[in-house]
Amino acid sequence: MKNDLNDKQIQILEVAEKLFAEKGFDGTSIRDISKVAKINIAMVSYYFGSKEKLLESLVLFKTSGLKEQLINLIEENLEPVAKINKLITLYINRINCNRGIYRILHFELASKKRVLELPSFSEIKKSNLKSLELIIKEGQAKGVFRKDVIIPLITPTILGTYFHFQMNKPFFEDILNLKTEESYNTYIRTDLTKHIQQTIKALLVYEN
Amino acid sequence: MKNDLNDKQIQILEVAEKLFAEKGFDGTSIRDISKVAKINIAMVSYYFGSKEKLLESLVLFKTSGLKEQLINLIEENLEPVAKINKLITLYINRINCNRGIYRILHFELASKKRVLELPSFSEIKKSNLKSLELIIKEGQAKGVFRKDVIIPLITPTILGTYFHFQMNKPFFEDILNLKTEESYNTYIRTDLTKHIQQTIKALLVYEN
Amino acid sequence: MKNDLNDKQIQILEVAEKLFAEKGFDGTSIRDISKVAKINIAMVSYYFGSKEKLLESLVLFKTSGLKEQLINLIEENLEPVAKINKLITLYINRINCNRGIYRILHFELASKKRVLELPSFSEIKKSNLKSLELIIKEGQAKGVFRKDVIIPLITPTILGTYFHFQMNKPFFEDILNLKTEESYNTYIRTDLTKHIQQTIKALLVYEN
Amino acid sequence: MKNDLNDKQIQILEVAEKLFAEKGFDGTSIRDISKVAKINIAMVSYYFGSKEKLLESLVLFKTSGLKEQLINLIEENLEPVAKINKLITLYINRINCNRGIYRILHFELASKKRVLELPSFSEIKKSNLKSLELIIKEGQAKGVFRKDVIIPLITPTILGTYFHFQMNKPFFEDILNLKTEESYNTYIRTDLTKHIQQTIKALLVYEN
DNA sequence: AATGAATGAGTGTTCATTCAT
DNA sequence: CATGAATGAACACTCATTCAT
Repeated sequence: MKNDLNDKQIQILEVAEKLFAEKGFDGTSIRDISKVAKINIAMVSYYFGSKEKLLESLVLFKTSGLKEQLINLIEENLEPVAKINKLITLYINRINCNRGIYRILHFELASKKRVLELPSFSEIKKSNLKSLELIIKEGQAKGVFRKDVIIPLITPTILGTYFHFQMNKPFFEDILNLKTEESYNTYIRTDLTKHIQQTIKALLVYEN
Repeated sequence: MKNDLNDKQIQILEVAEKLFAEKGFDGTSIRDISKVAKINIAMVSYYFGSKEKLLESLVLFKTSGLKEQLINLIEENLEPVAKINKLITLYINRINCNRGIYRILHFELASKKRVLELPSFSEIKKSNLKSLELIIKEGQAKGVFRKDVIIPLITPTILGTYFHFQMNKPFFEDILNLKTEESYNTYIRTDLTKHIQQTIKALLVYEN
Repeated sequence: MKNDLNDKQIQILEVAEKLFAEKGFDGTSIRDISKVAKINIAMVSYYFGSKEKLLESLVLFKTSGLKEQLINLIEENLEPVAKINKLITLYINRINCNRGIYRILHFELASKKRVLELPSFSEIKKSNLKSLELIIKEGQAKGVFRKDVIIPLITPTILGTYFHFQMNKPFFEDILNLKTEESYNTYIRTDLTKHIQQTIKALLVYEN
Repeated sequence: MKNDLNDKQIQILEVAEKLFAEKGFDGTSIRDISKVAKINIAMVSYYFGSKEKLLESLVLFKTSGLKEQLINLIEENLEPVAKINKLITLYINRINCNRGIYRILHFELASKKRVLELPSFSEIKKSNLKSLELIIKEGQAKGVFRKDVIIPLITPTILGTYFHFQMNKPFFEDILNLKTEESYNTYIRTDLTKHIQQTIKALLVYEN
């Protein structure tokens, strides 16, 4: 699959992301996609080869660029806590903007059944972990962060908190009285992000 | 749906849980279930009405009992931190034992598409939140916990961390060198649980 | 696939034989079959598993019984030439009655592409060849038949002549002025059969 | 359809012949052809109008020239049996070299479904039959051949024997222990041809 | 003259569900 | 009460062909 996608391909990918996010991969038929995208059913197979290949293209299309952002962040001259906070903001923002694909990425692709030809996907995760490690070790070197933290478990806490919130959207809309889509998104960008930052800071800084 | 299920119904539910967890709700056909459970295809519709109703029954069947455990915990005479730690252990254990159903509960059911007739499900969550609130407020009253924490966001951090770890099982097996199913589960019960406890404690206790 | 087929299954097989014979295997869709047989499209897959398996069932269904007829023939007390003539008559009759399936058997199945799970099919051929061999060797022992004939090439001459005639039906209807279906079939039973008998007799008896 | 085909058209025809012979007409898609011939999918429709018209062109392309060979043969000064033998050799060689197209010609085109615009095809057959008739009548006039033979049934015996052998290639490779492609083809050129010649000679010469 | 893009119709198959027994 | 038989709808995908360029 070439990287340069035409308008219709991008349109299909956008629709696919939306529907996959809403109804899951298996729950979305290419008929659904073609109907919403107002294209011929055959187009999906024609452009992407198959439904699975469409998913692969979608993942590649949406996940490019994060690595560069992380590398830029690492090289910034910031205090450790500020850097971690910025990393969290970056993560949440990025994922929240592409929530569809990230939902698929973390739940559809994680299942045993799906064996996508995405060796790169695991690489992305490892690369992200590496970036996080660099930042934390920098903070540890500066004496700001505790040294006995298990770094690979930081990401689950950051992303897990976000995803759990997102997956239980109706519940939290109810509980937190977030009546509009806007107020819900604002809550994520402000309060939820702050909560995660606070949590991670506490975990990294607080001595038991 | 009656609460008293016969052996065959339970057998179906067990198989359904396993397969739903492995392949998702849409990815599992009732043929798959009937084949593994060695029962007639029509049995599922016969006993549960439909595939969706089967899922509902499964959820109800597997989620009963948690509330009682929580109430018992609240009434125990423990230090706030110990109580929270015990709550986390209880959560993780319980969910880890029923990971199949919880995976469905949190990801399948969360989608817009699925509109299960499960008002009780939201009730369960609210009740759980109430229990957590009681414990935390008790700790705040005792001057142990900070007062500016957003309680509804604690659960996402606890459960989200766990789920994110679980959903990326192959990745963490690789990263943490957990080669056997046993070592993986042990890691959850020890290190991951400890990480979550540490995180929540830090969040609740550490003053910014 | 069980040998005891119900009425609808037999009906499907009859229709399938007709259509496969007319339009070939690939040229016939299961929709065609279901339409002509006035059954639901899903029935074919339901009863036979797949289109290919339907073909297998068809072959097995239609080719049973020939072996017994051959064995009976061998044991009859007839002059060698009479026995060969009877064998030819039996072959032609049998194949002419099941021309549909035999056409498929000899042309569809012969292609490289089709790899049916029909080890039995090759066995049938070998068994038939064995029977022919017995009859010819009997004639050779009685000093009636030449001894330098290549027995495996007899069947191609018998069946090949019939099939070539049958495959070029429109041509021979034109050439031989066979205007009705009946006169065409009569020609096969009389003149064509006699031609083949005469040919084989000449081949087996005439000394170069 | 013009008779003067360019290189690309010939290339397409060659590939089409190969694939049609291997997988049948319906079993071969123009995608297959375009892929193997390394040309654009649209080329087939562009050059030949349609898949069916491609088949027509293929037939015309490959069957030209036989008539001339036959006329030359008739005018040769040979003994009747030698002439028939040479005719058989010529037939077998020619068909064996173009087995792909002849297979299609005799089996695909013979079906009711296919209504090719090939009046010429029937003409070719009639012309060939005429040539055969001339040779046989010459032999009868010389008192070498029997007079009660049905001439139109000679061709089915010659070609039918060959085709039946060819269509059951795997069976005869097994039975006759012909392990290589070369030994198989040699067998056709020598033993099978001799068998057919012997058969026809016996039929034409032997008095009942 | 040649082709990449696109399409509607059709492919075999599987789906969850119903129903007569 | 339980189930084998049956079904219409939907599934992902491939087909031969068309058409603007």
